[in-house]
Amino acid sequence: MTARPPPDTRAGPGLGPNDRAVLAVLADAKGPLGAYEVLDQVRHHGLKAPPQVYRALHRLIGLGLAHRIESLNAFVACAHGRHSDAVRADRAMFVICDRCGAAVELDATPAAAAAESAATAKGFRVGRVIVEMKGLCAGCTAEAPGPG
Amino acid sequence: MTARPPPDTRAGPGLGPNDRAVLAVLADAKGPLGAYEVLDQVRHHGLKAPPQVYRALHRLIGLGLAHRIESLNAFVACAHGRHSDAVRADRAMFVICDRCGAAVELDATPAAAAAESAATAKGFRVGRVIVEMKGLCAGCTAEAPGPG
DNA sequence: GAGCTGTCTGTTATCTTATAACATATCTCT
DNA sequence: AGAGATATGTTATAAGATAACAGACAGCTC
Ligand SMILES: [Zn+2]
Ligand SMILES: [Zn+2]
Ligand SMILES: [Zn+2]
Ligand SMILES: [Zn+2]
Repeated sequence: MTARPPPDTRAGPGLGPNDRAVLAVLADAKGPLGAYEVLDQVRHHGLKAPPQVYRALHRLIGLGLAHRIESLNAFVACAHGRHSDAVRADRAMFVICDRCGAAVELDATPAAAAAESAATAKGFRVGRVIVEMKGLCAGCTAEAPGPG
Repeated sequence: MTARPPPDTRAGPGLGPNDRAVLAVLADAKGPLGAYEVLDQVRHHGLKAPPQVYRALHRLIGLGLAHRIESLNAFVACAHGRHSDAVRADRAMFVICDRCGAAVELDATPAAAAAESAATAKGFRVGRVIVEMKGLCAGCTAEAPGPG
């Protein structure tokens, strides 16, 4: 236990090489990636097996550097670089385009507050709030058929 | 193999026997069930393979009789029996107890409206809105350690 | 009745997603 | 060096979901 004197040879804050390889892949990606897609992209870094990727993903998520999109079973780098206490990781929400697959991270605080108030009225103590929307992004809305 | 339940006892509108067997299992369950847990419960109805269960689940969800909980990869019967245009199935939200597994269905309309307004401000056209909360139910909050 | 069509169903095989379990390496402090 | 913690590598398997094809059945046309 004690403290965590950070080894100064590390570029990231307590991130191991696997973590940084996975984060780099997510940050480069144009959209959410499945864990096995990440794995394909980090093979040239020496990673070979799913647990290595999942462990890195879990750490990154815990640090507020990446997010899991539940409705896609996929992962993205945080759009803000990282989350802090001020910008809570568990108050991020995503809008996902069904057509091009783009995922945009937005602040869920107002929606989460509304959801949380309904939940606390039922006696629940709320931890993580998941808000995800499926639809069409601006670009795809212009190209796709629609009402009107 | 040979025993076929006679279809004249149909209660549901356009539901096949598989659909009703799956729905009955979900309705009886005390919490969300994975598709393979459902399968175990409907084997005595003659269902044997995953596609039969998944097909029934997809139909039930399409009819507003059941919901998928994305963060659990699990399914529940709709708490209202069914959804209509007035009570939209894509505006249901769930609160899930991390300790006892209970899932409570609530109306997501206020939260969804807040989320949707943030999305439309970015040019998105929103379809389905997913809101799920993880935390502790009233009963488990009383038993679990907490701040204060 | 024969033939077509569409829906629902049964069955096999396979694919995708995720973790358990165990072994090995590294680092830190004593 | 030795003990304890953290990070990694590796194998195997669990859990979730679908593709693809085959058979059954109702409704319709001729
Ligand atoms: Zn973020
Ligand atoms: Zn798009
Ligand atoms: Zn419902
Ligand atoms: Zn509980």
